[in-house]
This record gives sequence, structure tokens and C-alpha cells, in this order.
Amino acid sequence: MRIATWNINSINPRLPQLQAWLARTEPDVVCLQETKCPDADFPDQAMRDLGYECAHHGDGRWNGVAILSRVGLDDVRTGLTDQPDFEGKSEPRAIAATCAGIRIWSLYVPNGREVAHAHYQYKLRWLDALRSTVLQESGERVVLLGDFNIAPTDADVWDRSAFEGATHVTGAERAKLKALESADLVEIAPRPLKYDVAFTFWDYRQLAFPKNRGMRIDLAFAAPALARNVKDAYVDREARKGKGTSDHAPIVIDVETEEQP
DNA sequence: ATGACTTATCCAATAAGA
Repeated sequence: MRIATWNINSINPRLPQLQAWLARTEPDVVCLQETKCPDADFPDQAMRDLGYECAHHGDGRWNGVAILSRVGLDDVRTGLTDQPDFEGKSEPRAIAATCAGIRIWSLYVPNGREVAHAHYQYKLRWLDALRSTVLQESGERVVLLGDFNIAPTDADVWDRSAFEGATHVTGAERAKLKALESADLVEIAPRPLKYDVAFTFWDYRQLAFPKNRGMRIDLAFAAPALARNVKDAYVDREARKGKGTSDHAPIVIDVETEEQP
């Protein structure tokens, strides 16, 4: 089974790129983040035309997460247990579904903005709620995929000195990732197609992509039994090339499963 | 080559991304 995750940075203007990528990559399940549209504007029909059922959780201009599947899409749930609000509102940043017997989460962790900002505390609380929710569901066949907005180590940013005092690299954020590992999840480490580190994000500005000034902030965690059966995982940086692309690249994971396919 | 931000929204200036 081929599972992928991609922060698409607005699904509707990205539809041609997404369709072409689906056709050439042929994933069975795709987690999307930052769809940036209400449910009514999600391109269900275009996805169905390519053989994918869709579950989307979005409310407008910001955020928005989805799961596409061509191997079944059951027991959809949106949001986390005791998910914290931001400025009094619950944001669409988490959706889960069971696809071919695997519990799959598509996640868009809050950015945090600045360490002194309320958004940063919101990010840390949100990650606590994520861990609790996964522990509650307590499945042996769970995978968390998405934009975690955290670089797990200093090697996961293009220049550590450029991130002094910034979010995405703090000990507190990284401790939340470690806490996921203590909830019996292991990270799936994708290989890069080029260079040493499998960056997943490059800013649109200042030639960041051609200069490879990237960050590895899109991540995948799986239950150990599933992680052991991962046959390959890579970041598809080819999808970041050219005009009209997302500023994130997809992660593609091939896992051998007992069930079909 | 990979090319100097991009998006949705009270349509145009703004907030947000990381």
C-alpha cells in the first residue's frame, strides 16, 4: 500500500498539479493539508474521477485537511479529543479515517508564529491533545502524517543559525515529538531524492528551492508493527519544481500490509 | 536548471505562512 502526505497550500489553484501527481505516483491514500477551502469548494468530483473517495474538514480561508483513498474510507472523524481553540475557535487541522485496515491521520499542526506569541502555546497544547487522542484510539495499525511545523533536529533546517529564537526548532516543540514516540509511535524516515536531508518545505522567496534552503517539517509516525513493514519512503522534491506548485513537497511511503492491496 | 512569494478575501490591501 502506498500512502502519501502533502501540504498542498490551497487545493483549488493546485488542482492541475495534484491531478498530474496522483496519476504518476498512484498512491492508495493521500493526506492533504492547507486545502484552504470550505467543504463546499472541495473538488470531490475531480478526485472521484481519479478513483479517490474524499473526506475533507475545512471551513474557509485557512487550514483545512483531507484524506483521499482508493482503498476504502471508513470511520471518518474530524478534530482531536479536547482539541484547544485559538481565539475562541476550533480550527480544522485534524481528520482521521480507516483505509484498508489502517487508521490514518492527516494533520496540520499550528505554526506557532513566534515563541512569545499565543499561537506558540496553542501549538504546544494542540500537540498534547494529539498525543492524548492517539493514545485513546490505541490502535496497533495507526499512522500520523502531515505538516508538523517542527524540525526534529538541527540538521533538519538548512542553516541552524538562521533559526535562532524562532519557532519550529525549540526544545519544547521537539519534546512534543518525543512524547509521540513515548506513545508507541516511531518516525518513518524518508530518503531524499537529492542532497543529504529530505527537506519538505522551501520558502517561495529568495530562491530558497534552487539554493536548497529548506526545512524538514512534514513528518510521518507509525505504530511499530507498521513501521517495520515500510519498504520505502521518500520526499518527492520533483513536485516542488516549476511554477504553480505548493511550497511543500509530498512524502511517499510504501508499506507492506496483510490486507489488500 | 530550480529563477527572485503566494493565497483567499467584503477586489484590494491584508493576514498568514515558516
